[in-house]
Amino acid sequence: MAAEAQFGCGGGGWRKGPWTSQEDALLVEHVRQHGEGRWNSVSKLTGLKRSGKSCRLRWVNYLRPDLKREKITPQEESIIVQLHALWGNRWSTIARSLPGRTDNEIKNYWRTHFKRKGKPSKNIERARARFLKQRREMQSQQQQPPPPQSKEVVVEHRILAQTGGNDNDTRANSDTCCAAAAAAASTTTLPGHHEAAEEDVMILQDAMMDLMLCPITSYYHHLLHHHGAAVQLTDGGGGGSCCASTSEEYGSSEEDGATWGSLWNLDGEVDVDGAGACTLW
DNA sequence: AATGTAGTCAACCGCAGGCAT
DNA sequence: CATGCCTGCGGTTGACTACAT
Repeated sequence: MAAEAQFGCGGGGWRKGPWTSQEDALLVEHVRQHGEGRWNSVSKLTGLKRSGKSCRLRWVNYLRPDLKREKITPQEESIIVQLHALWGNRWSTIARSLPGRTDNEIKNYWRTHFKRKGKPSKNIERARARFLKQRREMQSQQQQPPPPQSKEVVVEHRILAQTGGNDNDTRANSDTCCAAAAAAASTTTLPGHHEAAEEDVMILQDAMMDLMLCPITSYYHHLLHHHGAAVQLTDGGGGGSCCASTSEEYGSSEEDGATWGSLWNLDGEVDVDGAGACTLW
């Protein structure tokens, strides 16, 4: 079947479907000459039978020279998970924290790796295994006399200690505590802050006081505030808790709640009852 | 080897916000 | 102020590929 027949022009006369290398070349040349933007003029100037939207999408998601072509690394995955807990489905916002990654890429990654219904995927199992391993390492280090350790580990230990990083701690509010645990217990590598400075230790100690009341938002707020990062943390709205403790605010659904449960209730101990209580390791 | 299923990714669609007129 | 256009965003779809049965 000819591509033109399958992906022929739409109602507006625009071609749809996969881009050809010729079309790519035309678009790249156009951007080289005129820069990004004014996408609707691309078809007039280049003869491309593509809508402005289609051109923009093709450029942003595929042709941009600064795009990373390799797979998303565990470090990036970690950032995605944490930022999603913070910002919800604001893919473009998350993408800005991951140079070379597009919102579409991150969205797809999230959907395929963390948003599956039913049984967890292999990827999610791998993520769990990785996290479990990380946790065990941290716990074993915690039990040993304090060896020279990285600042990041110090940070993690403090977080774990103060967020109830033991096997018997129970907290109310499943979403909040799970998300906070996710953010706090995993290696903290915020975009642009890949190494926890000594300052961060102090900041985090400070933040942990708030964390008991408002885990994830205060934690990130302190880190980001002290580093001058531009971030908006939405207040839960007059109703009391400053945390986006409900799934709505995180842009997540019940489904997401299940995802978080499966992701972070690594011992299978989350017991979300009507009151929303959950048990963390 | 054939078939079914799951995973991945590129692309489209509809909507909303910003801006110029 | 109202309107229309442009751009960007998030959700969804569909084709292709890899893997399992």
